[in-house]
Amino acid sequence: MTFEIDPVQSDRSRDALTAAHLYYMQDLTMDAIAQELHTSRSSVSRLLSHAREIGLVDIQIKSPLDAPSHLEQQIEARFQITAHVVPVPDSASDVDRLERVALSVARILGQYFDSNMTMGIAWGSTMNAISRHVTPKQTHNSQIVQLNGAGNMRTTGLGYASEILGRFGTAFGAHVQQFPVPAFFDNPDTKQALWRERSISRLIDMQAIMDIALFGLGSPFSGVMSRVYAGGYLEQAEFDSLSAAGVVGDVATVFYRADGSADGIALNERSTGPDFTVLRRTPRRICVVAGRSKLASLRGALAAHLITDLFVDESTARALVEAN
Amino acid sequence: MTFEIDPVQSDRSRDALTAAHLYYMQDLTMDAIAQELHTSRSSVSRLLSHAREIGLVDIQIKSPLDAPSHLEQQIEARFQITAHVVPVPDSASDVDRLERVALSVARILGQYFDSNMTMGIAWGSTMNAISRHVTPKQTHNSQIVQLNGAGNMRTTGLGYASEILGRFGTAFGAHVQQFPVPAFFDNPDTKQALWRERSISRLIDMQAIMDIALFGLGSPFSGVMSRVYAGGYLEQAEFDSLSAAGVVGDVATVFYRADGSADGIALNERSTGPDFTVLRRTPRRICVVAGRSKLASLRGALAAHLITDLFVDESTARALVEAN
DNA sequence: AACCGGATTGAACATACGTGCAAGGAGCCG
DNA sequence: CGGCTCCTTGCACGTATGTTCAATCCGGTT
Repeated sequence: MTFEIDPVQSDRSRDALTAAHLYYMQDLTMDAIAQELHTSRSSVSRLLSHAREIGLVDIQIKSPLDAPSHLEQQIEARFQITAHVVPVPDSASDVDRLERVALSVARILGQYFDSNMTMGIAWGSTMNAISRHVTPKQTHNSQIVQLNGAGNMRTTGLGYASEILGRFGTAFGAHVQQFPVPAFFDNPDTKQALWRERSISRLIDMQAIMDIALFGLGSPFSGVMSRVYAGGYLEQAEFDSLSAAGVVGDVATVFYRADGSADGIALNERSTGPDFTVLRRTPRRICVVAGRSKLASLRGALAAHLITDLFVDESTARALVEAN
Repeated sequence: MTFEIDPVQSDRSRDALTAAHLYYMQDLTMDAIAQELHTSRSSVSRLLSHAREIGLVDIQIKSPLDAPSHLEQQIEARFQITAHVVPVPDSASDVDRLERVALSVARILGQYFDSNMTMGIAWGSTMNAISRHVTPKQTHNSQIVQLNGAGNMRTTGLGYASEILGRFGTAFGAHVQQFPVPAFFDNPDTKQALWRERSISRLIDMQAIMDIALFGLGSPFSGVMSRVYAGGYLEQAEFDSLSAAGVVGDVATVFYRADGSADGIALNERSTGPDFTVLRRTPRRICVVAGRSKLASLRGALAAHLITDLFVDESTARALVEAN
């Protein structure tokens, strides 16, 4: 059985490419394009949508280099990272905020990820939002690796996490490596044992050499509970112990304090997320934050040097640099 | 006297940047953006136009790598160059053809030209058309060099050529080096003498080290006369001598035959355009051709290996590969 | 051949967008 | 201060684009 390119699909995409040329490079109207392609204007509209969807059209916004917003400059100077402040009106709800930051990230991600790369991806509401909008870009020999398990008392989490991962994988034409373990083990020994299994250690090894990590932040003790705390991953007792340990947030279900430290936090021993010492070896660590409720968590993650590239909504960014 | 950035201009561009983000990255409608920026929808429309004009927005069409059009593949295989076939319906007039090819080139040129580069530019109807559409891109320490003089019996040609050059210079923020000589000297000795002048040799030296050359083709003996033949640059006798010598075209007023040879063409001794042996040292030599009347000229230029990157309209491309 | 989804198409409708125009505002000079 | 020009703004209009819907086409099945 040979695999042939679906001629219809190919036809469609070739037309989409032509249409894109005519529309974006030659400024023809859709009407004019319709005539050249011997079809209706509405079909051209659809062709162009298709072209954008499959990533034939790439739209970039280029800051004139000298004009990263004042906020971005401040953040970069203070924390030694690259900052992208997403403009969102102060009146926007947290849901809007997340959606809009996620959309921006989704659009720009292709500029970071390329062929022969490995990208580690977490799960959670932030990652979910991003995944629903990733702009496709064809890559070869690239990998998407799940950063931490998603199973809990109720489900294996495979559906949810794999949906997210899958969307990234499809968009980039990358292999997807699932991580079929719970978010937290009940017993640290189980983790140790499993980590020695070749099927699992293979994955851990991939995490160790990934080029990009992409993650949101958990913020256990602020208004909006992130999925980890609402989804049945943690018992009340565990939650309390985090509180007692002074935890302010987590990255891929690994917890940290306000000063960035993570030592002696018991739950981390049972977490399946990458140890921070490992994570910090990843050259590019992209963190996506939306909403002021994650401010404390963000400060902690910055203190822990978990972030090299930050995407954040405008008002959270402002809060970050204002109150010291 | 200090130069300060015009605060109004800066305001405007900052808003344009924000608007571009909101429009292209977050898919807001102009109405929504107007609200966020506290202005009217029409102003947003204008802001976005402005943003595109000054090159804040960069739209690229990416062939899925595996799908350069059949024509492009054929041309690339046969002539060992990179080909860009611009889709133009067969019914289009030659003027349309030129306009549309030029627009495509103008849009894509920024991908080739960058900071610290030197680009040589010819003049003529093709270059004129391109210049009217170049998409701005900020570069530093870059140079635009005029390839050949534009003076003739009637004018110094400075106005015409410098207008073209100037548009490129402005778009890229590059220094423009004019070439204040006629297209052809009456006497070869004058050329030799002038070439030894430091003011001129400086320019010749720059041509020798340019990174990109951008030019159209002249086609003396086909339907549409290119500017060189219509604009009073050549006497009838000179024209006849070209015909007798078997000339099929020129690049920057340097002539060649169908087989690509240029030896013994008397007029070349008096031409101010770069010698082909010099031109061929330029790493990237972009040729723009629109209209089948230039086919013979194109064949000659290809035979002479003057081209590394070709932009051509579809039907001319088809003709190029068809009739052998 | 008849039948049945599912996908694709163009017409019609609903939005969104670009632009001419008149009104208003900021600078400049008399 | 008035008068002038030049630039910017929002409105209103016409055009361009997105989307719904009914009709049609297509491939597979009975």
